[in-house]
Amino acid sequence: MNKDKLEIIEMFGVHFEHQYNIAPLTARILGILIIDGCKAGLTFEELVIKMKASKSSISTNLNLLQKMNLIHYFTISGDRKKYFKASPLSERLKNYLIMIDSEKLLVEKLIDFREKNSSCPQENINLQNSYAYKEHILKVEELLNNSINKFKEIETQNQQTK
Amino acid sequence: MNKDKLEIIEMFGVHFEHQYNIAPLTARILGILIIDGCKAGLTFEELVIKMKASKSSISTNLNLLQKMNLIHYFTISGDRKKYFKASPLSERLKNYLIMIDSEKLLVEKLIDFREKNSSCPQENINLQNSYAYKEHILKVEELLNNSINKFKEIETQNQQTK
DNA sequence: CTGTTAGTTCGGTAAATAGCGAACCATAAA
DNA sequence: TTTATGGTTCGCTATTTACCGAACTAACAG
Repeated sequence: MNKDKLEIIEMFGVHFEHQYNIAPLTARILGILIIDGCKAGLTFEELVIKMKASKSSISTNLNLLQKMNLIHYFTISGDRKKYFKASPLSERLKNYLIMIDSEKLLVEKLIDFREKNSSCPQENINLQNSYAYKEHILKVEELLNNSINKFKEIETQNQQTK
Repeated sequence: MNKDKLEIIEMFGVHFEHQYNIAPLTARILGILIIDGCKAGLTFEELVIKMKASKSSISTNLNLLQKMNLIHYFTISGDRKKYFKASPLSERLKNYLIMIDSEKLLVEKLIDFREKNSSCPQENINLQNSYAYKEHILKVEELLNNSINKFKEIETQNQQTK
């Protein structure tokens, strides 16, 4: 692998570790699948070699990434190998929606709590803030949904021109 | 502490652990400061008792949260204690901006890489996707900035009516 | 100058986690 | 029926990390 690619995989790795709370190797696998796996997909064996990791680690991590819908594989008839690719952007972005949803739930709980227990004016200010925050979250959610739909369009378009 | 409050702190905790990659105790401290610390702020001592944690853990974690600009403290003259509060929403939201920035940098690197190495049409499709993704990020960034400014307004307004 | 309050720092330990190797399973080929 | 290929599972180890206790500092109080 050339230097540029290694550097970018490392950057992706660090980023994904934090973004998704995944282990270093998991993040690097995702990274290489985004960069390298885009054309033909990478096989299990290729990943073992490129990542310099054990079969067991590759296996476990590929399964984890699949569960998170960050990657997927396809097969070629007459070939037992699995070819792994990063999931399309539209799919990967859905993970943000999950986070946003959890955040929305949280603010709602908080609003509920503050409405019940608001005794002093200071707490009332916090309630105002929470309302404003919920509005913000809803906007982010909308933006995300729009982007996801847009990406889906681009993806199906590209499917057709293949 | 009543049951409702404990439950909500726990929910905040779980959420913040993932959101910011912080330890359980760190996340719970942030949680209680958002819920309980809004009026007068909580002292070091109160946190030691409420969290049932050691002085050392509280100290380290408070310092960490301060470095992340998630909390801050104020003092009262003639009183040596520090009163801790969660930072205002506008400040806390800036952490998302940092993440977005790191993501923007990443996509730019990726675009750069793809532009240099685009050999097959498949890779060109990925380049298209990357452009679209960058646009999405810019939109999120804009939305975040708008919200932050809006929260700042609300906050200064509330400061005045105090 | 001694004691107290408020908080920090440092070294250690228990628990969590990442990644490995070896044994294993399933399918296909010889 | 044996051998090869592609991948999984399980138990282990090395590393990381979270949190603690004890000793310490800084500032004030008596």
